[in-house]
Amino acid sequence: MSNTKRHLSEEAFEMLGEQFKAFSEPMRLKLVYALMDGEKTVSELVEQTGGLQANVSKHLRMLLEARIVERRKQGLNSYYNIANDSVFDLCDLMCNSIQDRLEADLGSFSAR
Amino acid sequence: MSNTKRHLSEEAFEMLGEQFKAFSEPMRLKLVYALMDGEKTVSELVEQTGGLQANVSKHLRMLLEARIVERRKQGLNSYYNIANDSVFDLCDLMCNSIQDRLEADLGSFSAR
DNA sequence: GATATAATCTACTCTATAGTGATGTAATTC
DNA sequence: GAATTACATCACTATAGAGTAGATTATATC
Repeated sequence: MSNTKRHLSEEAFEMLGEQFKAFSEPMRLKLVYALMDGEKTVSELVEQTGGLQANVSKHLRMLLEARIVERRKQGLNSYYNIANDSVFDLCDLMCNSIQDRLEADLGSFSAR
Repeated sequence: MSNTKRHLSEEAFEMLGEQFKAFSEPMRLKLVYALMDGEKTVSELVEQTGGLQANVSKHLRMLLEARIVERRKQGLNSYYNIANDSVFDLCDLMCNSIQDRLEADLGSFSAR
């Protein structure tokens, strides 16, 4: 990766913040992770996340507005899917970062 | 990147969410970006972000607790710095994602 | 057309946190 | 040791959003 520092405007910082915020709730992360297997209906997501249907629907709406997921309606059902592959990289990067830190913390307690 | 789906516990989703949340405020992002040049004092950060000292201090504390930045105290000053290089990759990835989307949106309006 | 089902929307409560001005604290200078 | 400087914290207000229950809309089935 380049890692050159960008010049960001006020609006850019706000867009960035909103995008990060979309990933900041456990329920929304659960939904994103559930969708990593592929397209699913709201009912399936309700079942897999263990959330209430209204709540799941609300979070899906937020994810849709943040364009993290996309929606396809067919008959009675709404099918949701990950909108962009960068979501995979993003979650992977963040998970690795946390994991590295936890491992480093653990290392402080055991002789190396 | 691997992109294999992880199995995450409830606690893992909460940790992930908290980490993302730390990046979800424009002021905190401004601070992170200001620190990309290297270590800075609170006064410098106040000046460069245009925020009030109390607010900057509060956000720095949140970033410190989220372990996104680290602090070094010397004399009257507190010097803050980026704690982990993955921050660079993370911000870069998110910026690119947003930029790609904006370019795609723009493309919808101009013939290709 | 009546009924059932899937999803969304609305209204509400509750909690978290952003921003702000005043105050507190610790190191430094005189 | 009094004043100054740099930063942190407190007290307060305003706002955002998470969760929930119930109403509403749209589609399908009889």
